[in-house]
Amino acid sequence: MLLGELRVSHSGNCEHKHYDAQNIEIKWQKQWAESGIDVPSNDASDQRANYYCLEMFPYPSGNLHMGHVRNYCLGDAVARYKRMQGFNVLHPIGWDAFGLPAENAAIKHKRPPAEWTYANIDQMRGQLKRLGLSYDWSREIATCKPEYYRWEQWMFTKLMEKGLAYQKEAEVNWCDPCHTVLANEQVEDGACWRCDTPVVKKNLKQWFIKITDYAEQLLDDLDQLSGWPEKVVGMQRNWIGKSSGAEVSFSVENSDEVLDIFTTRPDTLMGVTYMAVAAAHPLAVKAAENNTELAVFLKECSTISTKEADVATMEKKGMALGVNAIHPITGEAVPVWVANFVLMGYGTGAVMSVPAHDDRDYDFAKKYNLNIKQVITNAAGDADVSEAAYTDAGVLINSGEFDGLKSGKAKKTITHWLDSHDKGEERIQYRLRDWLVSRQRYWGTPIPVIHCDDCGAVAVPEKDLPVVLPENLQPTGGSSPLAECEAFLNVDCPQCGKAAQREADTFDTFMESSWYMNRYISARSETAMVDAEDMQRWAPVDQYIGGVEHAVLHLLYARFYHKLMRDMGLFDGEKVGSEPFKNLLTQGMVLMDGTKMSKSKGNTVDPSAIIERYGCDTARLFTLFAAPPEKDLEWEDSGVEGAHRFLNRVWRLFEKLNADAVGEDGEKSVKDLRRTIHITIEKVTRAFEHGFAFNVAIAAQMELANALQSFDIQGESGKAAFVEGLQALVTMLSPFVPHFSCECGEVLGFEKDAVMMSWPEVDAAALVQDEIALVVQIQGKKRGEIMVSKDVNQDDALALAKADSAVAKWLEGMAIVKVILVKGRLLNIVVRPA
RNA sequence: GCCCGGAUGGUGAAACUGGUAGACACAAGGGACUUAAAAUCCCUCGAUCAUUACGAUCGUGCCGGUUCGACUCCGGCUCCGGGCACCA
Repeated sequence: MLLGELRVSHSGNCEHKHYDAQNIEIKWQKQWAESGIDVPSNDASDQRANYYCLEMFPYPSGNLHMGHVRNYCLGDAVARYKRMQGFNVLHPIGWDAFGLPAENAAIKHKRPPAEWTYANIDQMRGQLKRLGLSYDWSREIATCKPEYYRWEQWMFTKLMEKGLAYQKEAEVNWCDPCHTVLANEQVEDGACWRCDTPVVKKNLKQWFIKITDYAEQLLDDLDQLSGWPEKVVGMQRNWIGKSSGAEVSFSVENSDEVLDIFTTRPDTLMGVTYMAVAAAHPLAVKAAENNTELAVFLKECSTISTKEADVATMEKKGMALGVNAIHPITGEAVPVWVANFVLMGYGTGAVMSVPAHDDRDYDFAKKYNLNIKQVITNAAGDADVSEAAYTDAGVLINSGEFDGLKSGKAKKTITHWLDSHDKGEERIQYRLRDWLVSRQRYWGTPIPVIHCDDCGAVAVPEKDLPVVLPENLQPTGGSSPLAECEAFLNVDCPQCGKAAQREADTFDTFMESSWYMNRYISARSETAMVDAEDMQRWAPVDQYIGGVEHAVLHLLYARFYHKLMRDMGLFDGEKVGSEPFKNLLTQGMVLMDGTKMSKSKGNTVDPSAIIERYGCDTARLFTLFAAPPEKDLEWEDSGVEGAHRFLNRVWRLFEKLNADAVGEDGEKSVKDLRRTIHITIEKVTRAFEHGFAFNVAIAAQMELANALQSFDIQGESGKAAFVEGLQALVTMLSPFVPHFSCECGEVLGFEKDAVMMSWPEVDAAALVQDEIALVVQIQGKKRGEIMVSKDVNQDDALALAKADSAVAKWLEGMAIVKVILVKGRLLNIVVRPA
């Protein structure tokens, strides 16, 4: 062993019961920054496999909070482990720097949001560095910089060319306090996701991106995401909300108009007894023109739907329009009603009502005394609709030529009938709507469009990009200062040269965060959004880590954007793949007293205070040890103390090196210790490979530390085994507590910094034991333990078990029925009274 | 209503493909060292019964099943958390 070279410089001050976290950490952070060990090689000749580890980038809100700390410590542990495993690791960081809080702060402090943002970035960068996170800072990006958002603008103009970005007047969600529109995804329970104010419906001209064109792909490709939590995949599937059915055209009696509806149950078409349309439906609006009672009702509907938070419990109300629709098959006239539960924004804003087979239609029909016609029955033919709707699939009755068909078959047959008579067709309907990307805000990426009276909305030509956001404007609340900034707004039309106006809206900040993972790969490119070769080398992200709160919003948009970039030819989709994140880890929240830490509740812990008191290694160790990564973590001061105690205990293990290697070799104990060492390597490695169970990995290392502590060093071989154990421990601790490990590694005379060492390998020979303790069970209950050779056969084991007094007394008066030997584990004896 | 999770000591949790339930920690209690404290070290720590030892019985939300053997698999529930929802 390398005992000869071992310089135990540590020994001189062994009265130091505590290690000096502050000095050690600063020392190593300086050293790492100088040696550039966190910068991956971008050299094609590098033989190592590449690995891209990414954590969700922070919004520069001012200070790091514990949620950040947890997120970044998890990512750092992964990145460091992979490096030690021999991967060439890309681990970048940056700032999601546009957004509303900067504007709010600007109003409060009467300084432009840029100042606040850049100051916060500086502050938080310092905090991240103090945590000793192994980022490649040379790739740092801030989304509010023109060199970043110019590519987003470029992309948007390309999407306009392709018809994937468009402007339209639409009923949108408006938040008054935030003074802007919101995407559907940003409305939670009818309220703004940021300020929790109920949103108002407004008709406004806005920019959209056609995410619905990608609905099917976004859904299909979910199957590729086996490395994602099922929960997140399910949430996305739910959000996209695919339903298959048919679109059916009803004609309107005494009119040229057509009433189109979507249904998932064309098999119940023959049971239609009335129609229901939304209050905003053209047919309803027209009918109300000379019906004041109806007009009043429509108005009531439009106000209620936005005010009422709990829409689901709202009373179902309706009113007849006095108009009839003609059934496409029977030609019968059925009344058209307006109903407050029909949504204008989904499907066609109209539904066919089959009260016999739909709960909601049933209630409505009962309330307003409308006909109920049963057209489906069960296998036994006795389904009853006198008390409630029969909503299951079944067999058709009262359906003329379709009688006797089963629901599944009937759906196809009826849809086909409609199609061939030009009265309908098969149809897939998604819940997902197009992504509303314009915001009436200042602190965001300017939308690269110029409005010309003659040419309309013209995309800013590539040569004129970026459209730079003036950073010196002062928001005062109310509308965006950009909308009043003449110097920004007044330009010539790029097409005709006439005086024109720039678009004053900016992009939703989710635009920036939708492609940053790919930008890191070519972070400094001035010639392209991403470099195709670099993309091939690094994308997709191997491991993405962040909060589950982004399960729909950010993760859906990023998946979408990746596909857009692929289809734009920015990289080879065959080689890079269609999904941006291969594996996803959604970490739990950091709680205090059972609730999420938040300033308003006053239950926060300042990371800087913890670092100052214990050092960042302790903070890192605690956040990783206290709970499995995906679970919520309850902050416990005593737990932090415990983590710190552990590090000091390891520190003190070095005192044992000072003892001279005297006495006889203890062959048995050396073998046992070496076995423990290699079992630990096995356990820790498995924990890393198996869902990043860092809590388990650390527990195993604590066990090893305990074994080393109680190990009685005897003889040269004893000392060698002890040193081997220390080396393994220090090496394996380094992804968690890198500074501490490096310092310990130096004491141990490592040839490299501990964080650059190779991950230890299991010595299979050390695991082998000649004698094992075999558990003896009677009827599956543990009754004793016997020492046997590792290869013991069943007969010998049974003989030894019978000879064991603890076991023997359970065998008295019993006949052995069956014996099961599980090699290396146990012997189970099945008996019955003799 | 639909879709996902989850339920193990006082607490956070562990248990790889069914094989010694509670590793590792926190808290608590006791002890050693100390003039004292801090720090450190040692012991106890699922429940019940028993005891001079040895021990025994029960125990992973509830009920049932499969198995030599179930925290783990199957069927049926209960409760808790998360997501979606007058979605046609």
